[in-house]
Amino acid sequence: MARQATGAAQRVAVAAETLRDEKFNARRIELAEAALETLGELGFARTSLREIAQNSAFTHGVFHYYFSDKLDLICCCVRHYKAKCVTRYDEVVTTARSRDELTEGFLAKLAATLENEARMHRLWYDLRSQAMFEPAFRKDVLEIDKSLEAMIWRIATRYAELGNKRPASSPAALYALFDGLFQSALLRHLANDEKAVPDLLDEVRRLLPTIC
Amino acid sequence: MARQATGAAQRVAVAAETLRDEKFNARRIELAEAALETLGELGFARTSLREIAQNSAFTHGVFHYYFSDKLDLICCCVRHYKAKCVTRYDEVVTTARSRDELTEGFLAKLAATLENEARMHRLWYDLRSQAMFEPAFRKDVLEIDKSLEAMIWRIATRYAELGNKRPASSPAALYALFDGLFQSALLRHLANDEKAVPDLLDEVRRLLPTIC
DNA sequence: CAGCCGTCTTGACGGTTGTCCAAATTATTG
DNA sequence: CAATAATTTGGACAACCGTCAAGACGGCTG
Repeated sequence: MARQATGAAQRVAVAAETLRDEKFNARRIELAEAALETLGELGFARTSLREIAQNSAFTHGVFHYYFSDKLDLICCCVRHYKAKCVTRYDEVVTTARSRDELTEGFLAKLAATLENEARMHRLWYDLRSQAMFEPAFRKDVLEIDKSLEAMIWRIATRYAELGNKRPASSPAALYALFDGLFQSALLRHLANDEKAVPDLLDEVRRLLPTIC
Repeated sequence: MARQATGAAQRVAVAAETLRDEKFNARRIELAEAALETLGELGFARTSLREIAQNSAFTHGVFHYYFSDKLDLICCCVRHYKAKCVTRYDEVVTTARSRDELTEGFLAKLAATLENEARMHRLWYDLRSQAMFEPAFRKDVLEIDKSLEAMIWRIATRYAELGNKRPASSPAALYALFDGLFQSALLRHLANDEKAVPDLLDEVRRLLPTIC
């Protein structure tokens, strides 16, 4: 409104405020990251704010200072989680110079994240299921799902491109396929099925050429 | 052990015991069915035994008479749920005399169950996610998953048979694909996306011929 | 230094949870 | 019918939950 009349003092004040906001937001992310630790360990149903606090360097009161609500905290967790996983395969996609290179790079990342970040993945599936009950989660979850679909689609189109072809199915179907396979492999892996990872890799290796 | 020496009285006693056991088990299933009602409404995380009891004709004490534990109750729910859903498409599979008939019958059932039994389906996805955290659920969940995979496989092989072909992919990949598509459609449907069901049907209709 | 402000701690609150149990009720047996 | 067992009830219990608020802490400004 009165922006043109803003004096130097006011400009300084505004700058200070945005700095505070940034600091505030950075702290929120710190707390969300700590919360993700416990959420990945226990799952949504069994995780309380006190447990989150105890497994972190913070006290349970801080969480209510930075988040209006438990849902608010978990929504922030979900949003933060998104940024971490959507670019997982991008480096492989941009650097691979052949179909084989892309396949092997993709499979390596796939196996690594399934084994090393299993807790985060199961949390994602947990929260996506929660979104079916809790409307507050839906927007973020649907958004992440779209991002993951796009991520898979980038891999598929690049793979097709390297073979001078075009993907044979829709982005939605392709994502559904990979997501379903990954979800199943994750469950088996968590159940100590040692064939879970190799079976997934075999399946994907066989599938890629038939799809593009 | 001493079965050959069993007298008439003992045989009667044994019969009475098995009768009691059957009655006991029938009651368990009654209770599990009542519990499924509330679980489908609220999800695993938010469902308490008292809530289950309040939404049913039973008191909360009865549940502890028939189940040792909350997990015991929910395991029984999951097992009972299995029987209800695994045969959903079997009639269509056995009666269809052409590919079109099978396709349309399958799609009709798919749309109907997605719209009318959405709460049970979201509960299934919820509990499958829970199995990634709670070892007690894993055995039953993996078993149900296998049954559902077999169910999809029966549809696919019949569809292929009616076209004198053979399914082009593995049972696991096929199940992953349909499960992923269904899960995504369910979430969108619950988020009041009116295109969720038609989009799913379009996708499946397009997919079936390319797979078999 | 005094005062203020953002940050954080701590303890308390009402309500809910799973579990247990003694008593009441119903069914079954002798 | 009496008595014994099976079933059901509903309240008590400790533990835990999310939320809140009063106050402590520490840095910054005037």
